[in-house]
Amino acid sequence: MQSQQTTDQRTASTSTMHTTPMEAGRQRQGRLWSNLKEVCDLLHIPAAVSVNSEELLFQHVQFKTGQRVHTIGQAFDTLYIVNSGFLKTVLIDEFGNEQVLSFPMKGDMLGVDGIHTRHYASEAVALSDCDLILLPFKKLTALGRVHMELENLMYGVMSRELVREQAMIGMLGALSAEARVARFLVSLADRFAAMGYSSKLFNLRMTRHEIGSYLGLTLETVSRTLSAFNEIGLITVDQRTIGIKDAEALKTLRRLPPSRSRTKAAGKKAELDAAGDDQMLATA
Amino acid sequence: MQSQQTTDQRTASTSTMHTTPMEAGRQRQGRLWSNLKEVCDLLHIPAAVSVNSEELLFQHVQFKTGQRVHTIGQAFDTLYIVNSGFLKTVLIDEFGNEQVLSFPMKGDMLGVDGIHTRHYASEAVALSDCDLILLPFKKLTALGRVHMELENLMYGVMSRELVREQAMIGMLGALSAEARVARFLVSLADRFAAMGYSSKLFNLRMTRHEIGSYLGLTLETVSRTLSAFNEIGLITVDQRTIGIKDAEALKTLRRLPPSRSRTKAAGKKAELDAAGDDQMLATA
DNA sequence: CGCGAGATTGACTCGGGTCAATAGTAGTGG
DNA sequence: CCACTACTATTGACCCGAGTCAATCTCGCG
Repeated sequence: MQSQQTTDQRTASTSTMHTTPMEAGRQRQGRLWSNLKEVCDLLHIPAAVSVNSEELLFQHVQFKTGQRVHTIGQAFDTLYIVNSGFLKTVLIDEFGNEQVLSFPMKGDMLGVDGIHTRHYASEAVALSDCDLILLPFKKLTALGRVHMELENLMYGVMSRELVREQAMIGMLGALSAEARVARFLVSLADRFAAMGYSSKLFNLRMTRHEIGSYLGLTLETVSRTLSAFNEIGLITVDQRTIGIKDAEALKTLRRLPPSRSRTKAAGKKAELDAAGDDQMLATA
Repeated sequence: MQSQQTTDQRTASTSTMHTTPMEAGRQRQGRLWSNLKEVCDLLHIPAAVSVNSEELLFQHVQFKTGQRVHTIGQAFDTLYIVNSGFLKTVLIDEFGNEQVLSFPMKGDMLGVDGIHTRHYASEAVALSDCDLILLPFKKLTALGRVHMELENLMYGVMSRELVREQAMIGMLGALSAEARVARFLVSLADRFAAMGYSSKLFNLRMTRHEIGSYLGLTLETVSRTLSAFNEIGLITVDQRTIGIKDAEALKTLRRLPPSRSRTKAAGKKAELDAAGDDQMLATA
């Protein structure tokens, strides 16, 4: 299932995306390790790293395309930070269908959902060869009492993840298919930009099926929508290579300003505002 | 907006739901306070409370129906735990539409989404008169270094919240309108049961509109679906009073086992299984 | 007693799911 | 090197679930 165990092309196989050889960490006894500062940088958490935490090292692990980092129900003991590569996290429902929850990439944390029950609640699969940093949870909490920036880091990351999921719920609950796909592309572009890659031309690491699952749509709808965007000139599509042509239009694109869930108070004015530019897309 | 400031009926006004006068906390200098143990009990976190944390007291605050506990963008400084009452948390999108994210009740934590940016990311509104416990975040993290159960408590609660939201995403992404409403009712019933109330007969604290927003549906669809369930004998409906008649059927009710997002491997068998009992509902 | 918010119900429409056929791509093995 | 096979993606035809619009009903509350 989902096996495409390629030979060994950690950074190869992708054309437009040149994974920089090593994002963080140094060799030591044949393995990669990172210190606290690197971890904080990776997470974009401005940790006032007072500590000379050079002795606080975290080990790396590599996963190859298709490998599972953790599965649902597996005993939880460690968190992961993505140093390089692309993954997906999925839920498996009672009928074996999988629901994609997120597409973690550089700087994202994995495994947080395991803390509560001490068993991972989701499954994480590598969509490309990956390099992850291990954060043994026991060790982490122990250190948290000594280095308080670590503790704040944890709270910050978990809260950020929570906000991200809230936004996702909002999107699933309120936006049309086109708007979801459009925002998905924009958010991908933003993330690539944040990682230093091109936000104008990039490769999707996931299938239409996975995108559809993530967005609550079918793969056909995703495909059709991408084709439509291409038609209109908002993007270019060639298989998994996406070129962003009009990011602004994608950002503001909507449809079905759902009269539902409209506050009586705030709604009145918004209704009028929306009426004006109610065409399919509003190019800023 | 959303003002229905009733006089003072903290425990009154609801027929089937008799809010027990005081769930936790004791008087002291004219206000209610709770210690760490009570907080843990409320959160269902089995904190091995070794500490004689009688000096660790957390203050309560009361909110009346319609009042806002915090709003979006407001500076974050404290978390809240619901001791009694019912609330909703909402997101406001760029057009003023509100998207309901959750319906917090006894034992739930509020405000976690504010940690990351130091500003609340959502708005919390009391749907009934409420009694909340204040957890000043600064104080909390400071204490966390002394009492490690507090720290674990925090991680546990945040992780639980994350898992809850994941389940929500899964539901929004994969289930039909009927299935969503059915599961919503079941989850409400379960929560009422956990609080010691009847899980067979209860009052909804929210409008159809709010339910619809929460489930990604219109209020009409919610209303129609409830009527349909009533018709079939799964529940009884009278305005906001809901009687659960066949909890099992509600739990397993689905529709559209979305052929989408079906793993090739696991899917095959599931497909056959599902084919058999593909009627509208499967009564166990 | 009348007003307004909420709930119910019907009629109509359409976005997007379903089914199906075709084509492009990549990895495998002869 | 090329055919074989298995995914993956694209596109069209069809249709149904749920959104939209609108009328009516109910219940509290002033």
